[in-house]
Amino acid sequence: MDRLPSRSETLSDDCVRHLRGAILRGEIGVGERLPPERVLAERFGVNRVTVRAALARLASSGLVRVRQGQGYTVQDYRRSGGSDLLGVLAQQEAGEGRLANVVADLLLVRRKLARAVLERLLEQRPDPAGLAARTKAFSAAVGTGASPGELAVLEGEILGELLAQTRSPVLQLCLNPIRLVLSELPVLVEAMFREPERNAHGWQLLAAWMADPALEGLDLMVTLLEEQDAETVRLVARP
Amino acid sequence: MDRLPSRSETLSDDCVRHLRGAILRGEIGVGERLPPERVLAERFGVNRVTVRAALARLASSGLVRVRQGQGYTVQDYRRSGGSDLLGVLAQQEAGEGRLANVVADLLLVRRKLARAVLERLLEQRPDPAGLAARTKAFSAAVGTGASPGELAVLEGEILGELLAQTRSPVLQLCLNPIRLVLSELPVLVEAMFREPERNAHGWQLLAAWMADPALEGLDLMVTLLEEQDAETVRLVARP
DNA sequence: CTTGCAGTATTGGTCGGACCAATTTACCAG
DNA sequence: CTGGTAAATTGGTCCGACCAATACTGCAAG
Repeated sequence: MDRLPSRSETLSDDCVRHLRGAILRGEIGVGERLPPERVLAERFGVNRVTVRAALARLASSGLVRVRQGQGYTVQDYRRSGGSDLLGVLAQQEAGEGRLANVVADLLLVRRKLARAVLERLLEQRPDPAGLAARTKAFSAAVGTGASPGELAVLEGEILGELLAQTRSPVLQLCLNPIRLVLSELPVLVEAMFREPERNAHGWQLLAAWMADPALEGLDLMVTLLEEQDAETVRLVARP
Repeated sequence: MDRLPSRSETLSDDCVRHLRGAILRGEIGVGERLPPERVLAERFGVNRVTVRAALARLASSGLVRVRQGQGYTVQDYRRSGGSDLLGVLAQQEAGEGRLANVVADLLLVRRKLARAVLERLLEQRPDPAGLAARTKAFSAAVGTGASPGELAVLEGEILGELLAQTRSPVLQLCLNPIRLVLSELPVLVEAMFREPERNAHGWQLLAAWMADPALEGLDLMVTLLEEQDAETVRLVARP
């Protein structure tokens, strides 16, 4: 909890990173209090409003709780934190060699919710056109040897289209943080598109299913996803 | 987008509520820009620092994006929003008579992830003691005719214990926002504990399963959850 | 008429100091 | 030891100013 080294976009970004790191590493401990704003400001060499902006962000993500006259107390992020902490959590665990565990769980959640999405689409007769166009774009990109990063973007659009068709803001909001953190881990993106033809095949299967949705195909696709995810986890664990 | 009426905890809370409402109601439109900080501050009758704090919170929940010299642009929260928006979304939809849809989806997500939690526990031989104590407390409370609110707290502790035993921060972070918003909707809490003996029975079943985990019982409990959730949704839809 | 580039205006980011309000702590009278 | 009041602590807000990144304007060159 000393001065700021990093120097990124804005000063309060640095403060956020610094404080968040200290909390996630357990340097402050759940239930303990942060130093007062004025002390932090002096220690970081920034103005009080700057450190206040940082603290406000920590509070809104559930890492600390603030009350006037009482200061900032560290919360147990595993109990009170929102899923926008998934990103920093992954970063944290990655630094301690436990990235594979986090990735496995992230993919698990995605799979479970993906099944919910498909079941929802099954109920309401989706429009296959929008999806077909995007899966074709994906296959084309695979054909021209696009980079994992580019493929991730295209796959993101496919998922976005699926989610939009469910017309369920709840499912969208729940999956957004997952999608975001998955796309932000370069190691993982690399692993997910090691054999891009396989991904393309999966999406074509899905597009075909969307044209004529039935319950059986659904199970098939989910198990396909499971195998793919398992392979990804293996790659992340032993690159 | 006029002056502030509500007057809650802090001034910037009011600003957040006001701006967030305007955005969620679509009064500003995705891609459009918010008025500059200085204008908002004057219009709300508060200092620029105060409105800045509010805007920072909107930005951190993915409702707006900010760049220096360029102002604040409204984002599509269904694409970029985190699950900490579930609360305000539910509030919003409730006002328009679509609460039942949101509740149904929230329960759906919870069920899907609950299954993941149970499967995880199945793998790693959980400790049934901690859970048994809490389920007993729940049953006792039911016996003494506790209020739905109190039962919700106890049930929250049971879920918390289950989640803690998975040792998966990812699952915890994903379920936290769901749990939070579910417990914050009084109508829903009321509906969930209309027949508390039923809930108590479900938890006893779970406690028994934890003592000797097996794959079959898992399916039984999930279908039980499904029935219970369906009944809850019915009650919320037609109180 | 279009294009390229300075200069200016706009807008968010930070600063310093000041005061208010809620809470905690210290201290003194009983 | 108890109770309550005064002081210190700490977050919330305000004011006015300046810095830095971006957008806009208008002139000059092609």
